[in-house]
Amino acid sequence: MKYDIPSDTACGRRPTSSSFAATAPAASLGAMRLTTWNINSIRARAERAVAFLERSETDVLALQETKCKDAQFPFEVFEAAGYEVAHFGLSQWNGVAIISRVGLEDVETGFPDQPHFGEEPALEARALAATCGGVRVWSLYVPNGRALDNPHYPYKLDWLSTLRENAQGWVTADPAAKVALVGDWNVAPQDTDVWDLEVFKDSTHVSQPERDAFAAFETAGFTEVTRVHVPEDRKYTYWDYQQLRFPKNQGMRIDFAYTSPALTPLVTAVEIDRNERKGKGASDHVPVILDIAV
DNA sequence: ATGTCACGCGCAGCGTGA
Repeated sequence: MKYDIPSDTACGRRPTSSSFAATAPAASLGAMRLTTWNINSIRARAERAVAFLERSETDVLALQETKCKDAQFPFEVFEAAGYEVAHFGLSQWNGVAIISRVGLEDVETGFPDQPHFGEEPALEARALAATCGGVRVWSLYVPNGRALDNPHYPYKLDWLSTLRENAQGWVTADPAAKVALVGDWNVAPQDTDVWDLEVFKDSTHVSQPERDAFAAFETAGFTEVTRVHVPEDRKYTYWDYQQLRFPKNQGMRIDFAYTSPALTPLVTAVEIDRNERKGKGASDHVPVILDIAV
C-alpha cells in the first residue's frame, strides 16, 4: 500500500502507515458502497462526515467542495476511522477528495487538458481520481456557471466537453474499464429536477447547452445510474439554505453518477440520503450512495 | 423574515461564492 507522492504534485494524499496494508483486496469484496457528497467545507463538517461513513457503511467517499488547501485537510479524522485519503485543494474554493477503505491507488489530480479559469487562467481543484476496489473513481465538482452571460458559463461547457472527450477515450481504450464519474454536476438534466422551472428559466443549470453537455456522456457509452435506480420526481440532492427550501422540499437534483459500460450492470442500488440535510450543521447537498457488485 | 452558510482577513463586519 505504499504510495510515493511525487514532490511536484499538488495532490495532498498522505502516505499511509503499513497498518492499511491489512485492507481487504478488491477481489474479495463482493460488494462495495460508493458515495458522492458535496460537503460544503470539510473543516466545518469532518465529524459529520465520519459519522456518516460509519452509519452508512460507505467504503469509498467522493467529496466535493472541501473548501481548503491540502495542508488544512483533517486527514487524521479519517485515518483514525480506518480510511485512506486523497485530497486536491488549492485555496478556500472548490477542493475534491476521495476517502477509501478498499484501496486508493493511482491518484490523479485533474484530467488531461482540463480547462483553466480566471484572469490569469489557472487550474482549479475540481477533479480527482483514484482506483478503489477495482473501480476508477472520479470525484468531480463541475463549475457552477454563475449566469448565462458570465465567463464562468462557457468555462463550464468547455469543462464538461473536455471531461466527456477524456471519458470516451478511457472506455474506447479499455472497454472493460470500470469507471465512475461522480459528483456535483451543477446541471439539472430534466425539468422536474428543479422545484419550479419558472424560477430557473433564465438561469444556469437548466439551459439546453448544459443539458446537452451532460447528455453527451450517454452518447459516450456512460449511464447515469442514479436516475435508473431512483427515477421518481422530486428526489432532490440539494436545497438552498435560504427561504426554508428544505422543509418545503424546494430543491434541485444536480448530484449524479455516470458509470462506464462495464460498471453500469454492477450497480445494484442507489439511495439519496435525504436525512443528512436535517439538523444544524448540514451541508446544502446530501450524499448519493451507490451499491456496486465488484 | 428581503428569513443562509462558509470562506479570508483579522477581531467587526464586509466581500466573495454558492
